[in-house]
Amino acid sequence: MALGGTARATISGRFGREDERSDLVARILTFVTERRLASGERLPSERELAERFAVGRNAVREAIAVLETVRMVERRPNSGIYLRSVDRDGSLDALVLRADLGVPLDAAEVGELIELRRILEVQGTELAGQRRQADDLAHIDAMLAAGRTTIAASENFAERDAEFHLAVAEATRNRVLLRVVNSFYMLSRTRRRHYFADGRRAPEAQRQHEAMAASIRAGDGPGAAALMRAHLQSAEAYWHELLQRRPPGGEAAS
Amino acid sequence: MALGGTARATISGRFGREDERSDLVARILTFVTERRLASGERLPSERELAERFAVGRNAVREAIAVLETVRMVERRPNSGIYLRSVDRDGSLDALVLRADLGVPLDAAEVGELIELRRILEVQGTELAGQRRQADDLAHIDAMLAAGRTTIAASENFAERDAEFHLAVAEATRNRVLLRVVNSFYMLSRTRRRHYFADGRRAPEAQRQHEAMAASIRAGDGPGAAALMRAHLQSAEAYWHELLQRRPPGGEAAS
DNA sequence: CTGTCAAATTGGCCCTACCAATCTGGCGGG
DNA sequence: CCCGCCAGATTGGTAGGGCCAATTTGACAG
Repeated sequence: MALGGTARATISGRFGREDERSDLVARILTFVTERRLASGERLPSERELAERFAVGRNAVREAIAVLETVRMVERRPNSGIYLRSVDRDGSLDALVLRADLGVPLDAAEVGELIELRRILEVQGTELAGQRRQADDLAHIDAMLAAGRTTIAASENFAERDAEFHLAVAEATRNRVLLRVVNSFYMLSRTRRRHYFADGRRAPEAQRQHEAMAASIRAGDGPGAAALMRAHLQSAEAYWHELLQRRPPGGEAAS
Repeated sequence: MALGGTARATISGRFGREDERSDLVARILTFVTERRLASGERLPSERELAERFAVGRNAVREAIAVLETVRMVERRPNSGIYLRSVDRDGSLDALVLRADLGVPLDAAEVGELIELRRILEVQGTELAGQRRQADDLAHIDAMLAAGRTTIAASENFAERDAEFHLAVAEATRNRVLLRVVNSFYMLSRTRRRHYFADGRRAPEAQRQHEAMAASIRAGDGPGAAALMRAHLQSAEAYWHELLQRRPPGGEAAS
C-alpha cells in the first residue's frame, strides 16, 4: 500500500507537519478556496506565496507549474498568477490532482463522473467486442483470474475491478479512450474501495465481469455493452442513493 | 496568431534555437524519443539534464514536474526519474501538452480522438436537449451569432466551431464531460484551422449548428443527437480520407 | 565469501542574484 | 489643472550554489 504514492494518511490534513511533502499544491488550493478567489483573479506573487507558506520560491514555482499544466492557473510574465475559469478551462487532471491530494469530489461531480463513465464504458465495451485481439482476451482473462484470487483471499476488490474495466477499455484499441477511462479510475479509487468494503459486492461484480468477458470473447459487442450497462447501473444505484441526489440535470436515469 | 502561445513555427522542430522558451519540456520529450527510452527506463539525473540542455536545475525540475503531472514520468527520490508506461498511465493532458508543444498527433491518434469525440458529443448533445436551461440557450445563440459574423468577415471559422460545440457540451450540465470535450478541442485546434481554411466548410457547419440548436431548444434530445452525428460524420469523412486510413480497429464506422 | 562502513549519487529544497517587461507614482512642462 | 515622461518598485523567468536525507556503490576488513 506504500508504493502507489497516492495513499496518504493525511486525510483531513489538520495536523500535517510531520511529513511536509509536496502538499504545497494542496495548501495553495486551500488558500484559493478559503479566499474565495474567482476566475480571473490574481494570486499573490511567487515571493509572497513563498513567504506565506514558509517555503522557497522554487517550491512555489514547481507547485504553480503543476497547477498551470492542469489549467487551473495562468502565469503572466511580469504581471502575476491568475486563476482560470474553473469549469471551462480546467482539465480532467485537475480533478485527479485534487483527488490525489485528498480532496474528494463533491456529490454533483460524482454524479457527473458516473454519468460520463456510463457513456464511455458502454460504448467502449461495444467496441471491445468488435475489435478485441487475442492478447486483449488473454489480458482480460488474467484480470478475471486475479479477481477470483482476491475474492478467495477476502481482500478488497477495488483494484481488481478497476483492472478489469481498464482491460476492457484497452481492448477497444482506442488509446485516447483508454486515457480518459484510466483517469476515471484514478478519480474514484477511494470511493471504489469503500464500495467494495462490503464483501458481498465483489462476487456479484465478478460474475458480471465474467459474463461480459464471455460476450466480448464471442465478438458480441452489443451484448457485452448491454451487460456493461446493467453492471454499471448496480453501482450507480448505490451511489445515487448514498449521495441522496439524482443524476445530473434532475431527471432519472433510463 | 501570437497570443495563444500555441502556434509554433517549429513544426518539424529541427532548427529550433532562436527562442529557447520553456520548450525544455519539448526538448526533454525529444530526447526521450530519440534515445528510444522505454517504459520503466530511467532518465538522466536532473543535474545531467541541466548540463545537457544548458539550463539551470530549477528549470529542469519544473519541466519534470509538468511531465509528472501528466503522468509521463515518475520521480523516485534518491533514485532517479523514470518513464511511465505511455498508454496505460498517460493522461489526456499528456496529449494536449504534446500538441501545445507543436508535436502533432499521429494518424492513429487522430482517428481514435475522432471516434471518442463522436461517442461523447453525440451522447452529450442528447443530454443537452434534455437539460438545457435558458442561459444555455442564450449562450448557444451567442455562439451562433458569432459564427455568422465570422463567416460574413471571411475569417477562419475554427474557433467559432469549437465555441459552439463547447456551448452544447456546457448545456449537458455535466462539468466533467465538459472538461473532457474541452480537451478535445485543445487537441485539435491546429487541425481544425486547416479544415476551415477551405471557406466552403464554414457555411455548411454553421447551417448544421443552427439546426442542432433548434432541436436542443425544442427539447428534442434524440433529434439533436442525430444531427450531431451527421454533423461530425462530414468532418470525419474528411479526416479519414486525408489520413488515408480507416477508423481504429480496422472496420468502417457505422 | 561475507559483512560493514564510507563515499558518491540523487531528488528535495532553500537562497541569492540578475534580467526584462510591466506597472506605479511623482515630477515637470504646458 | 491636465498631460506626458521617466525613475523606481514589482513580477515572473532563470542561473547557480549549497545543504539534507536516503539510497546505492564499492572497497576494505573479517
